Amino acid sequence: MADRVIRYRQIASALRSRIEAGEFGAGRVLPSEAALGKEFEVSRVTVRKALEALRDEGLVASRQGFGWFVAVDPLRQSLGRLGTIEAQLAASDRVSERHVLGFAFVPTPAAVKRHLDVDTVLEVRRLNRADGQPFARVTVWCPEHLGAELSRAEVEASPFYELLDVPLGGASQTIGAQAASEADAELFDVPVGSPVLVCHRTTNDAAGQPVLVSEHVFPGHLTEFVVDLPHVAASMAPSGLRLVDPA
Amino acid sequence: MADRVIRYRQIASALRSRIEAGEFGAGRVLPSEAALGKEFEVSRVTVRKALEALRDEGLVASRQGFGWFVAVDPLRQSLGRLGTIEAQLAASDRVSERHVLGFAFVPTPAAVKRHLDVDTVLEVRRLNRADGQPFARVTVWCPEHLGAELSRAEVEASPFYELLDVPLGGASQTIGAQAASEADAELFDVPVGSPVLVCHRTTNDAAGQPVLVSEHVFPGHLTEFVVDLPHVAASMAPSGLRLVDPA
DNA sequence: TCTATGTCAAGTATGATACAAGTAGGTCAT
DNA sequence: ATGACCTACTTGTATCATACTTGACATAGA
Repeated sequence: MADRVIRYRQIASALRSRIEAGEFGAGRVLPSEAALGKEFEVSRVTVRKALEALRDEGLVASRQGFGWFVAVDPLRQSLGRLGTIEAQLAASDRVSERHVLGFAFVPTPAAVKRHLDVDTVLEVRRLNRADGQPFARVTVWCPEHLGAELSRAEVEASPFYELLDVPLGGASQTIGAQAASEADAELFDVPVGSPVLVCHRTTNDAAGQPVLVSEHVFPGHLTEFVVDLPHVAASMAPSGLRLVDPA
Repeated sequence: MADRVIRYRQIASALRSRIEAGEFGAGRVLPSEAALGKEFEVSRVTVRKALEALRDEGLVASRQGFGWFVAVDPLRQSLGRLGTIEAQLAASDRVSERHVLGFAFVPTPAAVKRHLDVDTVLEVRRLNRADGQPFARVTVWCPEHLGAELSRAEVEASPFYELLDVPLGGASQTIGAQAASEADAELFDVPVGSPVLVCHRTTNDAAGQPVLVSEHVFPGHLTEFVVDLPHVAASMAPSGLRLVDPA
């Protein structure tokens, strides 16, 4: 007896190989349902079922009136194919948690005031864990008028960026190596003085005005930055390195 | 099969390459929308969509009645507007020196062999100083056949990239924080175990094949990385951070 | 249940055109 | 030389039209 062939599964499989082979570049658009139907000599409905199966796998996505396209994280593209730590955590089946250490309106610290010209800021201190292991301590300062509507529970549940009612633009950050303070050493369960990666970031709104200042501390033995550079700089030193003003 | 092409994306891509190739110098004006439309044989609307996409990337900007112009130095832009350390040194009137610590053909170290599949490599170890103060130790490994024509004197006098007779493409690097080894502590005149920034980089040729592997070590109290992100990531964590495999 | 065919609605890309508004450069009277 | 004015060209914005796409559904055959 001949095996019953489910055509749309066959087509889904064929498309899957072609997508994974990179035949349709990242972000590029697949042929239309009609064109695919013609190529495989099946109806549009069948092509659709195949594509919808691939969508369930997260391989492709569609927009009405536009077409089907290979699903990629567009952000990675524009940042030089950088992965976010959340994606890595999700991919490796590790459990990610956020714990709020502090949530208070405070007089603007001097270091923050250089970027945010307000007198009072909301200071949120959080600890991030992966599988229970602390891997990041983050402090975010945001102007009082922006933080007024935020609650401690919201901050614990959602990324900060999603909570703000302000369209964000670019950001600028520095990455340095420092010795772990006593408090951080305890948080990360490492000896005092261990190397930690410290990032200072200012995030701007769409108009370029700073709206968020944050400090990120990562234990050096657990974390590193990855940067893909599309072009090579005319320098042997890694791009972006600069000497710290020894002030 | 030819996949579908969204024309304005194609045009944006074409313009991006031309801008990054420096065809339109920084600050110079691009051809008018009408002229570009004629060149690509599309309507002004389509050209506009392409240009607006590039504007979203921060690559170009426009003024009404004036025209479109390259927003910033395109090479740096594509790297995230990073400055090189040489430029900073030159700007601050500091004297930069290179000192070659080692120059030898050696059996390929295991860590290097993962990227360069050759048995023998040229290993060059250098110390960089700014105003006499050591601020970087760099080790470069390059395949024997590329390093055969290099002399110790050349390496001391010129940046590595200028000496190689190979067109270079992109690079990938990691940035991490580690504790200074005994040797590095002595070089940088810091206590053993002080935090240092460590970069591992593989540089590819134009075809994407790795041709150089290098390690860069910087004392943490003297150096930091600066990254300007044109867009903000949907994550509070700095882009590119990843957890180190605790192997 | 899978497939083929058809139909309609809604969304998108593109083109053609028009007009408002800003800029650069020239002309001309003073 | 200077200021007023005009002109040509630019981007910004808004129409309308067309062709093509997905989304959703109905109907029918195997």
